Amino acid sequence: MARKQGSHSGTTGPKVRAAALRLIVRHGFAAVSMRQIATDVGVQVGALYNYTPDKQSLLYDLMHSHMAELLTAWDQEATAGTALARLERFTRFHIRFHLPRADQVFVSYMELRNLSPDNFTKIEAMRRIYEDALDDILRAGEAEGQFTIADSRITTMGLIALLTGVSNWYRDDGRLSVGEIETIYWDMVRKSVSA
Amino acid sequence: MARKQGSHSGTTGPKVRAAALRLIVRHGFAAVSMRQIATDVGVQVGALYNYTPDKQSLLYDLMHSHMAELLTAWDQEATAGTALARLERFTRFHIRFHLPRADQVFVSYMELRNLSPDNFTKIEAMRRIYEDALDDILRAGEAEGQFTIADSRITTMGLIALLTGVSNWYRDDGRLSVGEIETIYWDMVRKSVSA
DNA sequence: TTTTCAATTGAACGATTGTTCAGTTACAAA
DNA sequence: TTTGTAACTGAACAATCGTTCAATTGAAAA
Repeated sequence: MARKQGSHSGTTGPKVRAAALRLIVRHGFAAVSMRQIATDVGVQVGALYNYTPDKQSLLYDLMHSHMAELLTAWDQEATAGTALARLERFTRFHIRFHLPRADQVFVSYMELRNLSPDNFTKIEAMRRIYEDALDDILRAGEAEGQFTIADSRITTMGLIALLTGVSNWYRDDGRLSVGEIETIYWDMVRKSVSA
Repeated sequence: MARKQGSHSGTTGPKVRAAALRLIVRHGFAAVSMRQIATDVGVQVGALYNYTPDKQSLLYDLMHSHMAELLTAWDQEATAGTALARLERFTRFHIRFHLPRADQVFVSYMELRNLSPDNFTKIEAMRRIYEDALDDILRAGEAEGQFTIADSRITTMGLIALLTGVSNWYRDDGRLSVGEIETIYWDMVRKSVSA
């Protein structure tokens, strides 16, 4: 019996990606089998190959769509204003974007080693674009005389590590709202680059 | 032909751990087979089981010895002085300890999911002890009126993420010395908690 | 109603997995 | 020199891996 009620490519495709994401977060890419994903979706293994040419592409798709969403969302934030205003916008944007996407963030950072060399290069380039956006803001702040920064590249990497670390401890049912967390981190970021 | 020249438990044991660490960093725990490790060491698979009861224990040993070394090393740092002095000591210690141990740090953060529940609990408890050391310093600084901190627990997690992030980009042949990196990060840390 | 075909099944492929163990080797003790 | 034994080999085990594909199904098109 193939083609059960309500099983179309339009719904199975997203289900495969969702199941893969969830399982990879829990067990790691290499530890998750195609059969586990299929069971989670409710189909047989072979059916997965209607939605991905192979396991590697499944991982790449997850990471690529996450990075693409990130860059698109950031593009839609206004870039005008003082460096201080731009830095606050970046900080709040980063937290607001990443907090509801804990699984994607986790996979995008933890599974880089499991990308094929080609795929790794592509994802790394996208990450670099995002880092450069912050780097630009930091150097603008230095030029304005508002920031004191020893090394803008290192500060960029440091701030991104600081901000992305939120995903390590944030829980939906925690005691703080996203807005409160944004403000706490913005306070740290602002002071850390202050003149 | 068993027992080749120079092959004693005293030298093969460390070799197994070193090979496992290196391979796990590169490919991930689940993606590394016992046969790969054996080949890297220069023995057959079966010989590995003279040095570990199973694959899981091998991972746990790597992570446990890293955390044990970390806690021992931190214990030997003096804890006296003002909160500011203690925070500087923590910052520089963290960077100095972690930079030469990039592989251990990587595994200790990336492979937590692959620990059995029991082993995870043990490692997590050790990590918590280290986090609490920083938390204590931050709360002492608040009590002294030297630090302004919105939430000491969140600041603790943030600073550790900031500091540990060094391992993401540091290269031995980079343009900065460990001392210079320490100072740059200490600058950020100090300002981020300043009153 | 009949036809069409994307979606899915079920079975199979060779390769590889972690682990065990009887047998072999070479060093150290006697 | 003989003996004991820790270290290691080589082969085997059942289980599972990613991937392929002919056959089957059922909803949509004609």
